[in-house]
Amino acid sequence: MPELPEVESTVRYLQERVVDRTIVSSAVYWARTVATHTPIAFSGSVAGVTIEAVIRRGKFIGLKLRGSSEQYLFVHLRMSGSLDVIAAQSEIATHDRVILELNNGKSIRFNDTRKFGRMYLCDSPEQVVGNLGVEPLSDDFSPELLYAITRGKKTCAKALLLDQRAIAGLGNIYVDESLWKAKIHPLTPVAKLTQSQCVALHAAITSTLEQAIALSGTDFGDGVVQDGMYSPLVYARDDEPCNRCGGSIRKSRVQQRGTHYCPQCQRAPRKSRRA
DNA sequence: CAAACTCCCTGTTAGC
DNA sequence: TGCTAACAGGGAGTTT
Repeated sequence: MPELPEVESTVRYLQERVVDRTIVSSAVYWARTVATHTPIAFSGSVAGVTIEAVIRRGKFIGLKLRGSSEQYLFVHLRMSGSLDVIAAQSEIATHDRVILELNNGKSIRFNDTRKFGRMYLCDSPEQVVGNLGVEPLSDDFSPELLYAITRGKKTCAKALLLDQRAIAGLGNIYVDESLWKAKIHPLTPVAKLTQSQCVALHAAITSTLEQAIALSGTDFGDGVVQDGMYSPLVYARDDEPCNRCGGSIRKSRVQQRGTHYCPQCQRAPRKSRRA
């Protein structure tokens, strides 16, 4: 499940391999993967364009393209997507959805088992990433900003951190990890978070992401391990002892998402419902 | 308007 | 053991 750290790793991987390369042809094997175009229109539009740069915004990977005009090809890996650069003559893999052939004998393979991943070809970045919130690893993201974001909202901590319009790039795993580090219960109403809690949460988010990036992503035991592996402290560790207090980690559902936390370290808000 | 729910997908796992 | 049903989940779209 790629989140910001895994996406960042992919961006760095691509930067070393596809910048200044030209797309000579493409093939779309699952039409819905390309959200903005029909397969034919897409293939016609990307043929002949050169990849000027690879950027990341939240969990989106952006290829800046230069052809007859400037365009962007954004890729969202969602649950199971991955991008690899391999020899153009390599066989098509089982779950390859889109292949972009480059002018150096290589090709970009967008492989996506669950078909949730998407590509968006557009004229300006705003069309795809315009509604995203602050980049959590940018200088703009501060404890003060986090505190400000929490004011006047009626959602709980977990829901806010999952909301890409608030902070861009966190997913279910790193949200659970960050809340545990900050000792904040997932159901805590964000309007009740104190300034000091926001300081702790800010530090938890940035340190968790930086740590995971340094390790090139997270190992989920699904065989899709990258270079290193970040070992979750609470995620998918229900019924295991908490690394901090020894309490038993609990799994519940918040926002329809599996949610892992330590009931001892992360005290429940007073009038909480089931957790 | 903001919050909550539905749906898209397939590999894996729980349960009978 | 073999089968089916439940589960996992990001975000677009829809409903409340």
